[in-house]
Amino acid sequence: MANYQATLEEIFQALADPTRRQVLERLSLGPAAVSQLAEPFAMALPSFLQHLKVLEQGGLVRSEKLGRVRTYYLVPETVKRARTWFDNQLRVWDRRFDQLDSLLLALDAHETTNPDKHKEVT
Amino acid sequence: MANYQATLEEIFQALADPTRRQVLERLSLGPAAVSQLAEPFAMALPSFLQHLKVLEQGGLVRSEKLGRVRTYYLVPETVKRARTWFDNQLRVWDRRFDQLDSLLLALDAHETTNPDKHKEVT
DNA sequence: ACTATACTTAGGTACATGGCTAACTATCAA
DNA sequence: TTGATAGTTAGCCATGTACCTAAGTATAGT
Repeated sequence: MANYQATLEEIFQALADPTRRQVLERLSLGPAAVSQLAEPFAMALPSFLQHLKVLEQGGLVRSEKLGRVRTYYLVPETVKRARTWFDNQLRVWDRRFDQLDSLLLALDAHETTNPDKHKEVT
Repeated sequence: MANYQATLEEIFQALADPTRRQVLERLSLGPAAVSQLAEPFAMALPSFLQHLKVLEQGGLVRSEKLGRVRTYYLVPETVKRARTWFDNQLRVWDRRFDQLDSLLLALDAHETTNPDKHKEVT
């Protein structure tokens, strides 16, 4: 079951749900069994298991079963991989000499010929 | 339209879609107009606009309209806010003296009384 | 062997999401 | 003022997602 090279797609998809993020938050404290993980949530167990599957498919967690009990634990490498995406975006952004100038430049020739006409900020 | 305090929920929701992540990647290079942003994608413009709305609602981008042209730009503060979530998870994780020990501990007394019986790794 | 525990599987439902076309509005350029 | 350009709005449709209940399997405890 362990997904050792989940796609960014799978990872972000897994992170999109608040229940799953809470599970990750819990697991960052340390491993836990299914029923322990499920306890804070109101939903039925099968619904909850679905979330665990998505997390495991996204490579964010792994699990091991011993007897009746399945224990889940975090895979920090994958969490780091997700964080890297943000680092990259921000790094590229930081490299732009001056973002404000870029914006004004992008807003273009209008500024000079039609100063402030039709301006609408959202 | 600008969402100055988007919830983590809105942010992660916005990040879940590959089209939207690509838009962010483009915008990390600098501002761009709607049609420029839309150009790499096969979808119809109204479908694409929907994505821009989600990004703006998530506070990840903002826009300004001048004449007919609406220009979008990145809001790095929000990207940073998302990254912080990952930092937090990883920081908590790092603080655990020894995650491997935790796992073994979580797997519990069985190990000692029933060594390796029924073991199943997924 | 018998019951409780801890998941697991199967299948079904409601709503959210991401896509579409058609039709409209507001500039800009000639 | 007329046409082209750049978005925008409205409404529809297919699929995916997150939930549910019911029923099954595998261990553990008595």
